[in-house]
Amino acid sequence: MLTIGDLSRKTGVKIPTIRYYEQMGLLDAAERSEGNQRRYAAPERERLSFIKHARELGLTIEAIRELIDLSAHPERPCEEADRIAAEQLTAVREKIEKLRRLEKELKRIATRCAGDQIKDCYVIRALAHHEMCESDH
Amino acid sequence: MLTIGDLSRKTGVKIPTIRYYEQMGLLDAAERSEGNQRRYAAPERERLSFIKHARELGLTIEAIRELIDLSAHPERPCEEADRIAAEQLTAVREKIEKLRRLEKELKRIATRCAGDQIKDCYVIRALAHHEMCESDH
DNA sequence: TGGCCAATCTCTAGTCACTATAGAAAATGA
DNA sequence: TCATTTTCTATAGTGACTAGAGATTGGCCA
Ligand SMILES: [Zn+2]
Ligand SMILES: [Zn+2]
Ligand SMILES: [Zn+2]
Ligand SMILES: [Zn+2]
Repeated sequence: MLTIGDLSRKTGVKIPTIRYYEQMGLLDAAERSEGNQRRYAAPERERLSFIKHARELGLTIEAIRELIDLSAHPERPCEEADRIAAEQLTAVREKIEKLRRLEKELKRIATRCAGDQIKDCYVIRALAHHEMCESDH
Repeated sequence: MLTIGDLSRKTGVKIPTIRYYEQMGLLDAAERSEGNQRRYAAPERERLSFIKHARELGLTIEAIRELIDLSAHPERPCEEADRIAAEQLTAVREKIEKLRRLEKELKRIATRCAGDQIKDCYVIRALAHHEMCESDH
C-alpha cells in the first residue's frame, strides 16, 4: 500500500491535488490506515494516471468524471467517450485559431515601435485603438 | 456625462466588469451623481476602451495596470511598454506551441477509435497510457 | 520504550478575471 | 404619482488548483 506521498512521487501529481481529486469525486474515497491516513494500491494509481494524462491533454474535471463513469460500464457503446475526445480536439483547435489571430496583431504591435518616449509609443497607441488592427481578434 | 449603462453599451464592457476594473484600480474612482451613481466622460471611456482592447489581446490586469501607469509619464522612455508587449507575444506563442502538441495527440486519439464497446475504446486506453502518445505534450 | 522529526490530516483562504445574486436606493417615463 | 428600469453595495460562485495553520500520525534510532 502506498501513502499519499508515495503515490504523489510515482505519478507526479501533487499531494493537495490528489486530495482535491478525491473531493471532486474523480478518485474514490481512499482506504485509511488505523491513524486515518490515506492508503493506495495499484488501481487507484492507474486511475490517477488516467486523470493526470487527461488533464495534461486539457480535458476538464467534468469531462474526466464522465469518462470515468463510462469506464465503469465496459459493455456499453463508446460513442460518448469518442464524442468527448472529439469535442476536446475541436476546443483545442478553436483556441489555436484565436491565439493565432492574437499573435498576428501582437507581432505587429510589439515590433513596430521606434522606441522613444511613451507619448509616441506604438504599443500604447495600438492598444488604445483597435482600428489600427489588421483584423478582428 | 454617461451612466454606467451608457458606458457599457458604448464600449461593450459589462457593467459589473466596469465596477470590477474600478475596484482593481484600472479605472479611477468615478465621479458620482447626487444620488451616488457613477458618471463618466470621454477620458474614462477611452481608458476603458484601452483596457478592453488590451484584455482582448490577452494582457493580464497587472500588465494593463503597468501600461496605464506608464501612460501617466509621457516623457519617459517606452522600453517598459515595449517589453510588456513583447512578453505577451512570447506568451501567446508558447501557448500556441503547447496547444499544437495537444492537437497532434488528440487528433490521433479522437480519430482512431473503431467505436464499439467501452472496454475496447481507443480513447479510454489512450488516455490511460501516455506511452501510446507519439511525443510529450 | 521514548523521543524526534517528517509526513499526513482537516479546514480555510487565496489565485485570476470575471459573473451572478440579493436587497435597497435612485432615476425615468406615462 | 406610481411603476418600471437602472444602479448601488456586498457577497458568493466559477475552475483547478495552491498555500497555509494547527493538530495527529508514522517510522526510525537509541
Ligand atoms: Zn514603444
Ligand atoms: Zn485590435
Ligand atoms: Zn471509442
Ligand atoms: Zn500523452
